[in-house]
Parts: sequence; structure tokens; C-alpha cells
Amino acid sequence: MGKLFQKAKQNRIYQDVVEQIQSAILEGQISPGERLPSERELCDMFQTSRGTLREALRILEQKSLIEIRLGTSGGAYVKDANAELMAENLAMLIRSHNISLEHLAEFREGVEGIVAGLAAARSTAADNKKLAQLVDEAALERERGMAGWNSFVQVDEKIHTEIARIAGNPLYNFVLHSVHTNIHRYYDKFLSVSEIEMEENFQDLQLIVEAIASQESDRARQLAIQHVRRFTRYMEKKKRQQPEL
Amino acid sequence: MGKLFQKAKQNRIYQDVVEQIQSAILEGQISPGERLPSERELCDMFQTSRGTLREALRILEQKSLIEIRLGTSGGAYVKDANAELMAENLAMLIRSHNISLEHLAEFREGVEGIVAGLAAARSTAADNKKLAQLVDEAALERERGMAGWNSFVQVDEKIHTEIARIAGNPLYNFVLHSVHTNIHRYYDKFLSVSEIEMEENFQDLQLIVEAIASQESDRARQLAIQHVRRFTRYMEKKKRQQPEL
DNA sequence: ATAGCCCAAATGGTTCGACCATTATAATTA
DNA sequence: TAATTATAATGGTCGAACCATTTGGGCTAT
Repeated sequence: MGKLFQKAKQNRIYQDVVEQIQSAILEGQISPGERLPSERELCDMFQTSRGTLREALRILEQKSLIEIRLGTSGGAYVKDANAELMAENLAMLIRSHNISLEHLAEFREGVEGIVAGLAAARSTAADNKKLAQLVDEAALERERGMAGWNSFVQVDEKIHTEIARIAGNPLYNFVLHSVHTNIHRYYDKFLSVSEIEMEENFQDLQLIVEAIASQESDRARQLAIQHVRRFTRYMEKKKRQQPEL
Repeated sequence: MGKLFQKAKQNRIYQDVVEQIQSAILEGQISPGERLPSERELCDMFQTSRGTLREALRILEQKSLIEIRLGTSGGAYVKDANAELMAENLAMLIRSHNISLEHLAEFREGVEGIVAGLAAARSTAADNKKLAQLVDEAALERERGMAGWNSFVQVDEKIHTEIARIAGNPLYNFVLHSVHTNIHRYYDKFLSVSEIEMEENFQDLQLIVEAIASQESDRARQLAIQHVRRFTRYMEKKKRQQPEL
């Protein structure tokens, strides 16, 4: 059941400042894009010193709730997207716990599988049209051969993101985005693949989208898992060939 | 493919301090439990002012890399477990994006399903023994009736955590821990359940552990999903009865 | 009139020095 | 010996001053 209460320290002033500003942001009293008062003004409002206030701002910045800009009309601007933070945390977990590529890939496999299954169960005609359109984009890149490889990978990711959106649960979007961001740090080291492999990947995508369009949940899940697994195998092969990391 | 490069600012001194200390921690040059030099000493080492240094420490503290204690022999101690940070991020995502209980529960369902499936494929005799032991603990609490409810919930979570460990992929542990932490903020509001419901939950656990012991992956997955779904239904029922949140 | 340059103001970044609050340890006392 | 009290080390806070960056308006030269 976890801990029911936190250790009640609540002495530190900057912590109190953080909580007040954070609540204001999360409860929408300040909208993304808006600017907080300047540091000197905030000092007046909170009746605190500038050093203490700045410590609070550092925490909020680290939480990705605000972004600080320099110069005139600089200051603390409220941010909107928190998805990046999760990706950064995951990166730190991976580094500090020596998570292997295999573990990361396996995790991705599971999540992509679920997402594809949900998407198949929930996709509308408009969703299917959008997916088909993205598959067409991928087809164009495929025809360009290896020249289109980079673009192909981008479209591939777009398709996965779109499938996650169709699945209709924002949590999967966030998690998948984090996984993608982190797994690309491996991908980017092994970009050279053959055209044959690109062709295989394209066919995977095509099949997945078809399965979603025809509402075949289980099949979509299996295909998505197989797709991720194939991608992972490529990387592992490259990794064995040039094992610097 | 995300952004290839970050905006190159790298003026701010505290950022540099953060990176140096973070690297030292993540690369194991400083071990968990160890203490960093005092603020005044660090100021000397980095040739910086105390205010700037403290801003760096605030960031590291927010990243859960260090923990700061007061008094003599206080200071910045290196932390080991970063799992809590992910839970906090998830909590913030949930608040700021208005993620519903249904979404959170659905996500949990998917993850617990995968984990149970993997555990069934990988469990050893020792693992099964440990699980059986935990089920026995749960049985004891069940016999105490409603008096044992709180303990029962704790054992329930222990079992889920153990299954995640058996699955053998630490990422699932982290994610599941985050989900549990967050979902309990709902649970804690609806603690009153009947003995009948506790009995159902107990049977779920028993069946899942059996499926894992007999390596029935698909069955374990289905049972885990069903278990989570039942729990969720209880909550939704209570929620309808007393819909204050 | 316009293009370019330059300066001034606002804002965040940094520094220094002082003092307060908390805590473990050593010294003192009953 | 046990309880109490001082001491010192450490983080927490404060305030004032100065530096660095950016914006924008005003000035100058064309």
C-alpha cells in the first residue's frame, strides 16, 4: 500500500514556493505559453530572497513545468508538453541500472503489441484512411531505395505513433514515445541496413495496418510484436559486427 | 527521428556542475549511500559561488540522484533507487492531462498481462515456491475477514511485484511500480469492499500463480487481465456511489 | 525615408558575506 | 553511568551588488 503519509518536513521555503507555482500551473490558473512575473517580482510576492526563489525555479524547470529564457522579455514561461520528461527519466533508469537493448526491445514489443490490439478494436474509418495514407508515404520512401532510409524510419515512427493515438489511451502514447526516444539512441548507431530489410519492414507495416482496418485485434498484436522483433534482430546483428557499445 | 541536436546553450554554470556530478554518479565513481563533499567544499572544487552550487544540487535532488540531509554529517547523499521519480512523473502527467481512472486501469491491465505471461514462461522452481508462499500469506489475511483487508492489499501488491521480478525485465518493474503508486491514490479512497470481493480477488491470485507454475503463458496473461479488471470494476462501482472525485 | 548601427533598459546568471536552523558528537554534570 | 548541555559542522535563508544576454527604440549615415 505504499506510504500513507510523507515525512512531514515542510520547512524548506523553496519547496513551498514550488508547490504553490506547480499547483497554479497544473490547475490551469496559468496557461502554457504565459509568463510568470520576473524573479524580483516573485520575490516580493512570496516574501523570499532571490536565491531561494531561484532554487524553486530550478526545480520547476527540471520538472519541465517551466522554461526560462534570457534577456528582456525573458523569464519563466509555462510549458505544455511533459512527455519529454518521462523519456529523460527512462534514459537515466537505463543508464543507472544497465538496462540492456534486449530488455528495452522486449518492453517495446509488449507495449506495441497491446497498442496494436487496442487500435484494431477501436479504429474508425477515418483512422484507417489516415493509416493507409502513411503507408503510402512509406511506400514512396521504399522506392527510393537506401536514399530514402532516413525518411522511411521517420514515417515508420509516425505510423506507430498514429496507432498509439488510435488506441485511445494517452498513457500508451507517453510510454511509447519514451521508448522510441531511447531506443533511437541505439538505432542511430546502426543505420546501415540493406534494401531487403527495408522491404521486410515495409511489408510488416502494411500487414499491421490491414489487420487494424479489419479489426483483427489478435492478429494486429502478433504482427506488431513480430515487427518490433525483426527490427531488434537487425540491430543485434549489427551490434555483433561492430560491438563498440 | 526526434531532434538530432539540442539547442546549444551551455552557458549556465550550474548546468555544468549538474552534468559533472551526474556523470560521476551514473558512472559509479560515487556509490549509493556515499556522501558528496559539503557545499562549501564543492564551491572550492568547482570554483563557483554557493548560490550557484545550490541550484545544481536542487536539480540533482529533483532528479532523485541525491538526497540532502540537515545537521552535522548532513549533506548530499547519493541515492540508489530512481524508481520513485518515474512514479512522480506519471502522477504529473495524469494530473496535467486529465488521465482518467479508466485509462490508468487499462494501461495496468495491459502491462500486468504481459508480465504474467513472461513470468509463466520463465519462472523457476524457486520462483514458484516463493509465489506459493505469498499466496499462503494472502490466505491468512483472507481468513481474518475484513480486519485483514489492508494487509491483504499489501500482500496482493507483493505478489504482483514478485511476478514482475520473475518476468526478468527490470523495465516492467519500474513501470508497474509507477502504476501501482498512482492507482493507489484512487484505491485509498474506496477501501471498503465486501468479504465476497476479497474472496474473489484471492481466487484470482491463486489461479494466476498456478498458471505461472505450470508455464501456461496465455492463461496467466488472461487471468492477470481479468484480475485487474475485477479490481477496477469494484472501484468504479464505489466511485458511482460516492462520486466526489 | 530607409537601412543599419548603437545604446539603454529589463531580465536572468553569478558572486560574496553574513546569519539562522538543525543535528551529531563531545563535553559536562547529576 | 545516565542525562544534560555546549560545540561545531552542515544545510537554509537573506540581501546587495555586479555581470551577461536579449529586446527594442532611437540615432546616424546614406
